[in-house]
Amino acid sequence: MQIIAPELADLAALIADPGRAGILTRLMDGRPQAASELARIAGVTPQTASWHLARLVERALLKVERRGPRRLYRLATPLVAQMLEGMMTVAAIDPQPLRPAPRIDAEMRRARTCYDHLAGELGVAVAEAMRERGQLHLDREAGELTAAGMAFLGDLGIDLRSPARSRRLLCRSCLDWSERRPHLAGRAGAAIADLAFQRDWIRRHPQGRSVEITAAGLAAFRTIFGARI
Amino acid sequence: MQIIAPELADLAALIADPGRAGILTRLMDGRPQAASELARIAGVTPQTASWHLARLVERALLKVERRGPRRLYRLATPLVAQMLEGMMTVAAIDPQPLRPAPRIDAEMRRARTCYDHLAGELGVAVAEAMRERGQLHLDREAGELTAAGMAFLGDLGIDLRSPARSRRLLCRSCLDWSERRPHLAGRAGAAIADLAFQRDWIRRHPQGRSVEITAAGLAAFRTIFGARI
DNA sequence: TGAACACTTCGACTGCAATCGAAGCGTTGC
DNA sequence: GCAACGCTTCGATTGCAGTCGAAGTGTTCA
Repeated sequence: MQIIAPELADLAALIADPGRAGILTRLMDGRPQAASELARIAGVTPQTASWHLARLVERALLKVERRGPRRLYRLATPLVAQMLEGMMTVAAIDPQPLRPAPRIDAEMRRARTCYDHLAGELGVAVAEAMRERGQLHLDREAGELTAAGMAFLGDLGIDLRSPARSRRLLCRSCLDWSERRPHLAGRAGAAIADLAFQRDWIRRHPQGRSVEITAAGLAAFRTIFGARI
Repeated sequence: MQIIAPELADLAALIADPGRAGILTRLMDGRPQAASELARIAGVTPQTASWHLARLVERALLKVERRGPRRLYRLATPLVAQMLEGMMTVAAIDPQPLRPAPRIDAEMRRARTCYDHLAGELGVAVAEAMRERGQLHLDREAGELTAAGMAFLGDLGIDLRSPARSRRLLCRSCLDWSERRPHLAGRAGAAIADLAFQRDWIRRHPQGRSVEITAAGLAAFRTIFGARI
């Protein structure tokens, strides 16, 4: 057996508890959360949640920060979010057509953040629209911003030139687990999400990772991006 | 709690057993394996392995194919390999400097296949060399083959033009869990691995995912690619 | 047809991980 | 300095996942 396998099993065991999985999923938007809120999400008592959180910190999936009497938890690195996204992509696969497919929360499916970029129907629609307009090449494995795409984002006030490297490296393809089609991640994806928050096109749901598309946002995504949403 | 969380926990529980983790790791090179071989790898009796394999097939992580009296198991989709690679990247993170870092099998670390492309020191060295020669842009998030890279691979007899799409989509960055630096994946990565097998630069280890670099291979990777290995 | 082989199913046993009540610790604010 | 609050630690209980021996199924080959 490969020596890495026990480490892999250990890591998986950490995610294998529904409470901890819920906590990790909740933290995927990158914002820190207090222990009590995470206990509520996991559906356990504070002392049980505390035990779960201690294990997650110990294995360096989370980091914790004291803020007064509270302790705020967040994902230790973006790598963890990326890993979870990959797992969700597989978890969302219909195990067998017999069983009903995993039900997905309607709001999450509509629009959410995936650490720092847009996901769900909104994320996929934006990526799809940019692709159709020749601003983006995108498939399941990779993504590339074209010159037209750079110019388009530039017009919106997004400057991706620094540090100036390949335009390809700005952009990563991320397979959306709810839509099962790629959306736009990487620096370009993060910049678009930032812009959308700044211009109040989307608002974070007070609890949870889903975001609400404002009326102005709906119009903007349709007219500016040409997204069918 | 998000509705996807229980599905995520279920999936993780499937990987959380050291035996199953070993089986999955073993199958990451894409080649099918018989149940008895997988039982040996998992370090359990055939009946226990059979039970593990049934669970993995039921949840659609593996698919099985009868070949005479044997049953050959393989990963159900490349998505599963990609997910495991992502998990290993996180699993290989030093949980805390106190504990010794996960020991990694020396052969695996040297050179292995990651589903369809090269990984380990060899994979990283090849990617690094191509990057230095301006044949490739690569970072943790994305990768892009340059015109020079296309020409270089073309001279080696690798034709990536069909189906002609963006040169970007040929190429994916994959963070190497043992080296913690990116190596080359995607269609370009797979083509290079294929070529290396064809020309007998590398040979599969009869058991396990590690590959052996032949003397001719070492010379070829050094002179043709300029890899420091 | 029957022997050899690969694998699976069944049933019973075992150990560990998750849980919560109770109690303890640390910070804040009056 | 003490009360209130958020969180953690400790200890005891519980249930389920993993294990293997024994027996069963299915395939191949002579």
